[in-house]
Amino acid sequence: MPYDPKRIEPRWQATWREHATFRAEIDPRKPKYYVLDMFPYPSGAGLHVGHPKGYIATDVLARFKRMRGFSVLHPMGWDAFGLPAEQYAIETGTHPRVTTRRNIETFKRQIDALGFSYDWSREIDTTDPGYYRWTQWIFCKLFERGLAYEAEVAVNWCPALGTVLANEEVIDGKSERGGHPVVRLPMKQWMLRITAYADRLIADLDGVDWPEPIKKMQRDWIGRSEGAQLRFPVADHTDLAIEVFTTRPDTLFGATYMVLAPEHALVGVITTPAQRSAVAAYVEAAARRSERARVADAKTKTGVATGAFAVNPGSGERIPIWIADYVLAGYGTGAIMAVPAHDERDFEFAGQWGLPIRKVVDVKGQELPSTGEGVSVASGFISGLPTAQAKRRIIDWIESESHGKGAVTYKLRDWLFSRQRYWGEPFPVLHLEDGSVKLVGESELPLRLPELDDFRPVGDRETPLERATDWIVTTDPATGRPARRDRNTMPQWAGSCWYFLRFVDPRNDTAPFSPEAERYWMPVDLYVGGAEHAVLHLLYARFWHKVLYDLGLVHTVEPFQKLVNQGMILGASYRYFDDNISDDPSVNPRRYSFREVRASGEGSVASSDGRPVRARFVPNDQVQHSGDGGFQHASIPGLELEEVIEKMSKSRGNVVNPDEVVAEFGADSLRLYELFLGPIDKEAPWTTEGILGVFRFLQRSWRLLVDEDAPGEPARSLPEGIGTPAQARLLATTVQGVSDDVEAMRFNTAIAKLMVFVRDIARDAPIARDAADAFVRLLAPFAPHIAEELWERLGHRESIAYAPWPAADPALLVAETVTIAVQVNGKRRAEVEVAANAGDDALRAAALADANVQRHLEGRTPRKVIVVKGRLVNIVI
RNA sequence: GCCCGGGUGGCGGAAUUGGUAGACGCGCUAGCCUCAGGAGCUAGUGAGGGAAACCUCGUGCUGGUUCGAAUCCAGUCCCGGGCACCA
Repeated sequence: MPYDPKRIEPRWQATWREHATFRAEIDPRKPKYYVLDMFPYPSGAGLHVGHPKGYIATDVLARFKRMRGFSVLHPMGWDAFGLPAEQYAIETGTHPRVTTRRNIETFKRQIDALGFSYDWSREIDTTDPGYYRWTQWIFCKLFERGLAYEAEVAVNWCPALGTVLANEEVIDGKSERGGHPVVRLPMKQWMLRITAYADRLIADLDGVDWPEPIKKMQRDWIGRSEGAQLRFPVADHTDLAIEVFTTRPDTLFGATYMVLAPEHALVGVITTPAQRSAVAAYVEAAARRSERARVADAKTKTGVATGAFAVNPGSGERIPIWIADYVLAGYGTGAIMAVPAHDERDFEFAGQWGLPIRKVVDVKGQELPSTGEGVSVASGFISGLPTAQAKRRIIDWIESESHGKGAVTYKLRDWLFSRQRYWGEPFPVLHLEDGSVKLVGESELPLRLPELDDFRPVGDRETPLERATDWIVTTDPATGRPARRDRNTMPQWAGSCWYFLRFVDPRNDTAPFSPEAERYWMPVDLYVGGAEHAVLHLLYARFWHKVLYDLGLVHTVEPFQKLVNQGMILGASYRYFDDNISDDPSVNPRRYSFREVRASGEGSVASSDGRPVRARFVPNDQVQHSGDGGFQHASIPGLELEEVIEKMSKSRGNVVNPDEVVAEFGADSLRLYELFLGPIDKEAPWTTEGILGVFRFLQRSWRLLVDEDAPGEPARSLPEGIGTPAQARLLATTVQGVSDDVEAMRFNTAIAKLMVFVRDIARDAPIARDAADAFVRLLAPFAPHIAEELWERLGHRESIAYAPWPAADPALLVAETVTIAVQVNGKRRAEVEVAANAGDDALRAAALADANVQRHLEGRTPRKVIVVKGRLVNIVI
């Protein structure tokens, strides 16, 4: 029987399911290994081949660790609250619960077909009241500790999405999802005090094994800066002072003016009558100016003088107070002392408005503006001090003179935690008539979402939950007094902030998880997911985990010991351009190939007449090779197409559905191919031809052990033992190499080594039984279905899932002879075969004896001979 | 603008971290097998020269260090990602 994945794979998947092969058990006799994928949002579109790449990698590790004797926790679940299901509900009236359930079914079916070793008995769905009960419970803990509070804050309101967004979800004034415009509005919102953990979120990064760039992004996001807070008295206003934050208090004597953000509270108070109209106009213009426009011309710094003056507490000078939008209202105190000599922005601004520039730090080799460290000059009592000392001295002075104090500020803001949506966790709180807020009792959790049949927001800036009147209006069970429920829900991040903890004990209904399970399984040993979660999800989850640590509920400060970001799988799409910008179906568009088009501003234009054009993506079945290596349209003659390799997406028509790949080549081939493509953390393009290579490898592996033409024969009859010395050595190096590669997640080279084994093992003699046994075990983590099948055919009764991983005989890893390269003046001239333990003299002799080497020496005596044992000999003449 | 990655055959990628560049795979070429094959098997495949033995060149570019550089250093050019007036 030939290799037939369609017969093998469903059979073994069913066997694993029936025997609960992958159920994770707490086993104190075994070391544990917790390997986790970032759980997906089950979208309606289903999976494409890019999604499972990380899941394949973690599955290989999970299976490998099981065979190495670890008790492995490898779970999967669904991050199922979120906007798309709600949007779909608004459009169609289908309840998000229905959509969510359907999507989960599709995802689960697709994932299951790939033969992953998940413990499905631990499946989690964040929308399950049995789960979000504990999400609400954790919120209560946050509230009790003063880490959740309501505040009237200027929020990012997105009219198109009908909700507020966290700062992190807004990019260039547009929503991260969908790119809709966002406006700033004051609203009462739930906030989480993540800033209280800022220092620990930075410090504890040192202890985790994460990619350095990700750590750096988190540190930058938190944006800690040390310096001083300083008060500058406003001249002629005895009771007013402007608070500023600076990281360079040592430059105080060089502060020649001040700048307030246009939104600063003092602007209206201190502006002189003469400047009032100019200032008012500027403030209004700044408020209207979009984020994008402000960033776009960051080069020119606009501003206007208030007419007021402040007193520099260092020099005692009167310095003018300006307003300008290059000072951000939201950072520090919304005001700065401007030191044009030592800050590029202040330097530009001063140059533009003719403000004085005073050098107070001598920085070697730098002209003004010099922002580096140096030695203070013209700065009174700190003159002559190097920057670090000058900072300390002046902070001491500031504090003793009560001008301010040493201070630390962060870029990180408190986390805006409420959304004006339906499909999320309700807040477990009651709003009482006196304006106070109290938690609902723990016994009343979960506070379930009320049923609705209309999911649209009510009016402007209101929430869909407003429609559930008899849910909103309630009484406080403790006092019987009237109360209202919160009309907001939690953001999608909430459920993913702690799901990795629920997995350790997912059916517990008296606690979020038991201390025993947490102590055994946590922390996550390996966490794999996309780099797009580098900041948000990982920062939020770490924050919650630290709060739980402070509550004594978890025993490690960090949840994820090792983090790996898998690279994307890219798809090829093919495009041309046309001038039908408005997508009008009635016009007959003029078409252009990519050669007739150039980029211009936001879009593309035809090179010939400069008219705007739009890219059109062609379905793959309409793409033909055009002989010269290019591509052309199948049904529009002469239309040249451009190949674009990019992220798979529906709109590009470049998605590859794993179902089709599995149907044609099987799950084992898909798994092997995605790993074989290259390093796990790099992106790589998918090609349909490429998968043939790994499919052939599996066929060869099959034929190595199964005689296809012998019906009824489960496997070839193999000689006992380990085979010839050469075979034994090949096995040993393969075992060693594959083991090392898997441990280091170098899956591509591990597979290459398995291919070499299959190619060479039966070259001179049939493969021996022990070698076959070992090979199938090496193959098992990568291609588990074919491995189970072969394992059974080799006569084993138990699943290969827990068969012990083979060990390499160290004696066999040392080759008897080695091939040494011989160089003359650094150029390779020969290879000689010598005994592996040959000494330097023997190597030298062997090298000099070679005919080609002698030819290049041309009778000259070597000046120097460099011998590298086991590698090469270099003869220098 | 700043900060990270990364530039190796026609393509995806290897290279024990300073020691035979191109493992493995795709594609391509030739042969075998086959009624047939987008199947299978065998061999070849960086470029140029040469019947061959071999020779020259070759890891984005320009220099440098070294017996020896894809790997280290300096400069420079591209590509991808992140941040973007954070005081």
